Parts: sequence; structure tokens; C-alpha cells
Amino acid sequence: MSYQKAEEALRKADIRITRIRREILAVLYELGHPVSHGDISSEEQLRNFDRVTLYRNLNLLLEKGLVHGVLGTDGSWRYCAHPKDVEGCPGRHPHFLCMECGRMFCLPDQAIPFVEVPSDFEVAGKQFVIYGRCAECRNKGKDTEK
Amino acid sequence: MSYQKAEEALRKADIRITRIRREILAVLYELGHPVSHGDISSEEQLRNFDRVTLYRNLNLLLEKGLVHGVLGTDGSWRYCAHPKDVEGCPGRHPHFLCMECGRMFCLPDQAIPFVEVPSDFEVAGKQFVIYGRCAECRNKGKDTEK
DNA sequence: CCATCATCTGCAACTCTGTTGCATTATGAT
DNA sequence: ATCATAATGCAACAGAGTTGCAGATGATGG
Ligand SMILES: [Mn+2]
Ligand SMILES: [Mn+2]
Ligand SMILES: [Zn+2]
Ligand SMILES: [Zn+2]
Repeated sequence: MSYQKAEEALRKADIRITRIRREILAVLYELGHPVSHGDISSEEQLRNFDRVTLYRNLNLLLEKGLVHGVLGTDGSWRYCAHPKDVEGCPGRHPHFLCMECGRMFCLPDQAIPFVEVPSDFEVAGKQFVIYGRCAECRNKGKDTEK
Repeated sequence: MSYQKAEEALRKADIRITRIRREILAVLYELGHPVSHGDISSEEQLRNFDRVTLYRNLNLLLEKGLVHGVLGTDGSWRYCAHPKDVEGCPGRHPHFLCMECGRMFCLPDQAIPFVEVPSDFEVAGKQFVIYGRCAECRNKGKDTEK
């Protein structure tokens, strides 16, 4: 079960262990791909928590680096955590967003490429989102396409 | 003046020439870096148009490829057009967002790097945003930094 | 140069994502 | 078990962007 991993991560990050935090991390570990606030809140285990509390905890987990966040080109954030990322989950890889089903996929095998910025600029982070249609949605389309 | 360029581009894209469209394009051509709806709407020449009309026209110009859009990690879109991009302005380059002043900069000298996606996915586009602090904001900070 | 009709504009209302303030409740250290 | 501190729930708010519709505007053909 992912609860062990979740508690371990929370302890390591030195933040209080509460039910919602355990559940959020467990859900993200199981799913393994970035999901929106809405997706998370409709998971069985999280359905009864207040949406604000969910937002606040997602932000906390982001700050503490237990979760990484990706802003989709649809304008909403996805949250993702991989249990294997021992030292937090920096998410330094590109992501793919399917604009038909709204699912987001990590492309973890390649690092976000280096890009030159003016030398007097200070880089805090990067987001690389590729958007289009996922395999599943392409297949569904094939019947209907004229 | 950029009005010539603007009208030319509108004619080429085969959309009606209206005052707001001419003004939007002229403003974007002059500024030459991505700006938000809010920035545009507070430009002298555009201050008296309705914000909805501005949104609708920005979307039209995006669709027609006369303008490129970049979603900042602050969650709002910036719009940009370079007059030299004769065949529309695809914006296929990374952008830098200063999280202090909110300004966005094109990094036009480098293409958005190629990234492998699963072969059965269909790529429609990419967004590569680097965020941090611009040179100007770093300098301003130096006085105040303890 | 005017009539016509498609298109564009302005206004009001709305949606969606995310945030803030505050009173109440749970957590964990003692 | 006690208590201070931190987390939660609820209501209200904020900002970006969209939709529906009535009335104005611009391209076109006579
Ligand atoms: Mn990821
Ligand atoms: Mn650009
Ligand atoms: Zn899909
Ligand atoms: Zn700046």
C-alpha cells in the first residue's frame, strides 16, 4: 500500500501527518500521472474533504517538494508524485497534455532540455508542455472520422 | 508605422479589417514581447474597447496564426506578434516569465527543442516557459536585500 | 452612393479555478 | 489528559475567460 510511503514522505518533509495528506499522496502515488484538483477531489477517499482544504494541502505539498505541479494549456494545474522520487518529486521532465480527454502524461525519460537565457536573468524553474491527442483518443476518433 | 503591416497581415489572413484588430496588431508589433489581455486593454489606443471584444479578437488572431499565445505559470495568457514573421507568428521558441514584474520575454534565437513522445500520440503544439527574475528586477532587489 | 446582410461590437450574466478570513476542531508535544 | 499550535470547513471573494443576445458596422453588388 502507498500509505507507508506517504507517511514516510510526510515525516521526512517534517510536516504533520493528517488524513487528507496521507490520502492525497497515496492517490498520487497510485495514479502516477498528473491529475487536476477536480480529479483528485472526486476520488473515493477524498470526496468528503473541503475543496479549499484540498487546495491548501496541494500547495503545501508543492512547497515542500513532495509533489510537482504542471500548468496545462487548458489553464488548470495538475499535480503529480512518483514514490520512487526519494528526495521529493521535482518533475524536471516534459509533460504531454491530451486536449481531448484532458489527461496529462509525464515524459520522465528525458530531462527538460537546457535553454540559454540572458546571463543576467535568474532561473527559478521551467515548464515544458506538449499538447495534442493521446493514443486512446486517436483510436476512438477513427470510427467517427469521415 | 505598424498600421500598414497590420492591415497587410489582416488582408493576407482574409479577415475583416476593423479598428480594434488594426490597433491590437499595431500594439503587439510595437511592443514585440508577449503581453496579457490586461496590458493590451490599458494601452491608450485600446482603452475604450470592451474587454470581451478584445478577448474575441485575440482568439481570432490566434486561430488565424497572426499572433502567438503563451500561458504563463501565473495562469494568464500573453499574446505576441512580430511583424517580421511574414507567414504568421508561430512562436515556436521558449519564453521567459519574470515572476516579480510579470513581464514575459521571447527567447527567439533558439527553437523549442525536440522531445520524443510516444509514437502513437499526435502533437499539436508545445509550450516552453522558463520562469524566474529578469535582470531589471534583480537589480532593483539589490538595494533592499539585507 | 446606397441597400443589404453577414459579421462585429458592447453589455450583462455566467463559469471555472483558485484564494482569503475567520471560527471551529484536530494534532502531537508535554 | 492538557494545551498551544496548526489544520479544517464554510462563506465570501477575486481574476481570467466565455456565452447569449440585441444593436452597430463594414464589405459588397447594384
Ligand atoms: Mn511529471
Ligand atoms: Mn514569442
Ligand atoms: Zn486523450
Ligand atoms: Zn522582472
